[in-house]
Amino acid sequence: MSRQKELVFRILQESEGHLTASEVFERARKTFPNISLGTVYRDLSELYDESRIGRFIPSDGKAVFDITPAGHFHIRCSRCGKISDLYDTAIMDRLVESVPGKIDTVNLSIDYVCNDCIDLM
Amino acid sequence: MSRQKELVFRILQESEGHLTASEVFERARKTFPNISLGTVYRDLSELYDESRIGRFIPSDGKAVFDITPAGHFHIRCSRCGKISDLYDTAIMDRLVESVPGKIDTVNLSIDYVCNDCIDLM
DNA sequence: GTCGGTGCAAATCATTTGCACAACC
DNA sequence: GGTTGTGCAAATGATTTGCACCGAC
Repeated sequence: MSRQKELVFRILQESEGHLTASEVFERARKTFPNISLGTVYRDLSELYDESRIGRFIPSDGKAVFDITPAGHFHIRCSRCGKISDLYDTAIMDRLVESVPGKIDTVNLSIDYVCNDCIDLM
Repeated sequence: MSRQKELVFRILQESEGHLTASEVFERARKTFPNISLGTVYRDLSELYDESRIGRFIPSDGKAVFDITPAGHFHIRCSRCGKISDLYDTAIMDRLVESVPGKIDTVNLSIDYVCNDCIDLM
C-alpha cells in the first residue's frame, strides 16, 4: 500500500464511518497537500475492489464509503442528512431466503425522518 | 399532462418495468422523433415527484424508473444485468420496526447472481 | 534503469438548466 | 396575449482516464 492509499484507508477508519470521495480528499490534503482527487478516487476504488472498505449509493446518487464490513444497512435522514448504520440480521437472513440466486452485495438505503428531526417538528 | 409527458408515462406502463432515462428517450423518439432527452428527464422527474412512477439507484449509480408502486425491492444480477422485483412484506414490516423514525422511501437494491447465470457456470 | 504510483488536466457520462420559441387556452 | 411546455445546447458535477513524471527498489 502506498502512503497515499494507506492514508485514505486510515481516514475512513478514523472517521464517523460515512464519507464521500471529496470529503476523504479534503481530509487527505491536510496530510498530503498535493494529493489529487483522482488519486483518492483511484485508492478508494482499489480498496473497495479488495473488499477492505464498503461503498453504497444513497438516493442522491453520490457514492459514500465506509469501513464497516458487510451485514448492515444504511439509513439516511432526509431532513438532517445524517447517515446511520442499521444492523438487523433477521432482515439479512430473510433476504438470503427470498432472493433466487447468490447474493453478492446488499445495498439497502432508506430515506427516513429520524426521531431527532421528528422532535423538532 | 402534455402529450410528451403522457407518452413517457405510457412507455413506462407498457415496459417490462425497469427503464433508464435514455431507454425511455429511445422509445419516445419513435413516436415523437423531435423529443429531446432534456424533456424526458424533466417529465420523469415530475412524474416521480407526483408519485406516479418509482425511481431507484442501482449500484452503478444510474437511475432506473418503473411504474410499480412502492412496497417492493429491486434485485439486479451482476452477470446478465437483469433487474427483477422482489416482493416481501415480511422484510418491509421488519424494516418499519427496526428504523428509529418515519420511513420515507426504501431503496433496497441487491447485486446477486441469478439462477439462470449460475446454471451457465 | 524500470516500474508502480502519482498529480494534473482533459475526457466521460448522467443529469440539469437557461433560453428563445412553439403550442394551447 | 399570456401561460406552459418544448427543443436545443450549454452548464454542472461526480467519476474516470491518459500521460508524463517521480521516487523506491
